[in-house]
Amino acid sequence: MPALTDQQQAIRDFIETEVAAGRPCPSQREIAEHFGFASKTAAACHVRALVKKGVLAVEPGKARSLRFMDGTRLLRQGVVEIPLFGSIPAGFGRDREQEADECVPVTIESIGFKPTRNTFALRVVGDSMIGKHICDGDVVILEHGPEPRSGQIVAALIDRKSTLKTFLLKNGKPFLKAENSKYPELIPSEELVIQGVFRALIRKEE
Amino acid sequence: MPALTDQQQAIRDFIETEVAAGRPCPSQREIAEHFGFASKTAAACHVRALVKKGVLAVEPGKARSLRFMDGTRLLRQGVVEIPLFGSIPAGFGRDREQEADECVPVTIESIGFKPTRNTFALRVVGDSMIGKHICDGDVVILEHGPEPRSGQIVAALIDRKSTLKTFLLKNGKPFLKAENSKYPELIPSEELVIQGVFRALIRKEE
DNA sequence: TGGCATACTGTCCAAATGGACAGTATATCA
DNA sequence: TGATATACTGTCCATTTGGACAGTATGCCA
Repeated sequence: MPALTDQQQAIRDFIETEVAAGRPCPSQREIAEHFGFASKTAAACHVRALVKKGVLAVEPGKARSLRFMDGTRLLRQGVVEIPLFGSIPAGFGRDREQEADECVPVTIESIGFKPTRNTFALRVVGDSMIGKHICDGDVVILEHGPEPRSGQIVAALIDRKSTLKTFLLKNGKPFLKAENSKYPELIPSEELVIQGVFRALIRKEE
Repeated sequence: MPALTDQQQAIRDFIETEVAAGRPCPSQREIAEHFGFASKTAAACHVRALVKKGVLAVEPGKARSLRFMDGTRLLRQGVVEIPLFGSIPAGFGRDREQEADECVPVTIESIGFKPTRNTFALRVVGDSMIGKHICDGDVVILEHGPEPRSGQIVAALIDRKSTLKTFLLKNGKPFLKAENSKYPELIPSEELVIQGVFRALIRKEE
């Protein structure tokens, strides 16, 4: 990657500062105005050079669509906070916002999907899900709402405690296969509240 | 602050997701298109309602200038890019930068420690580490360099393939306990190259 | 000497964009 | 019953914006 000239660096820094300050990405004319250019083409030319050098990316025709390609800067984007529960409360519903004691910030790319309002995280307590290779202390990320497919892992509410189970369709009827020996192998899913479908897992050592 | 309607919440979430994913703030027409509105005024109307309710701020006349008043959502920090290898190359050393085909962006908080230059990620292939509840397709994050403590999981190079093993101190001598039945239970660690110490794991469903 | 990148000014234009207005329809609330 | 908020369709328009083109000038390198 070729080195940037002083002017290109200055323009790069200006864009970064604006974005970091929470303001919208500057337009070509705003850049020109900030640097005192009489022509916005000067700004456009520098931006083009930055794109050519792999510093910026742009979506052609879209206003204010500059993005940084630079590793760390680019990755500042794409972080989403997912509410984390120690255990899913019994009255799980719309008002769970208040019950989230903390949040897990994750990058969209690392978990492989875009979290929605229905996405939540659960801290695993105990080894009851060890059959699914999910250990004590793991953080699982689940999505509330979608109908699980057969074979998927779901979080279900049993005895006011949420446990991970495998969702199965047997003869067209939905069952939950327990991963914990304390419970029967197959449970008709109608008796249980399915909290969410397993999407991702994060394990920290120590 | 008045409560948001479902539709307003959906539009708020859409804007948040787009911005969080690093894409430019959607225009009114892009919002309308995403929700299938025939008229962009519908989107504009909802945005106006969100501004009125204090959720969003807008700079009049500026394209893609929506901002969240919320604050917490805009906190993007602590993202680090970790080089990801399909398999650790034999000549693992300083020059591994070039060999990283891709990177995993993670937040420091989600993996529980601050990655250094010696931190790397490894995509698990096969079930050879299932004994450690690490599955095919998982991404493990390791740190190169530090002397492992007894009982910690390490990545070791065997037959030009890296495998996870448990590091043990037996009578003061270091051994690696295999988690793969194809290898002897205990291997003197001097014979092997320890690539790194297990730090964290990320699993994606599907 | 020519070619090339940088660093601008100045102009024109089509597309993108936000804003305003005119309607329609359905709720809720007083 | 009327006022208000929601939830749209549809249209017109001024402004914003990016893109392309024509020039000028400087410095660097081969």
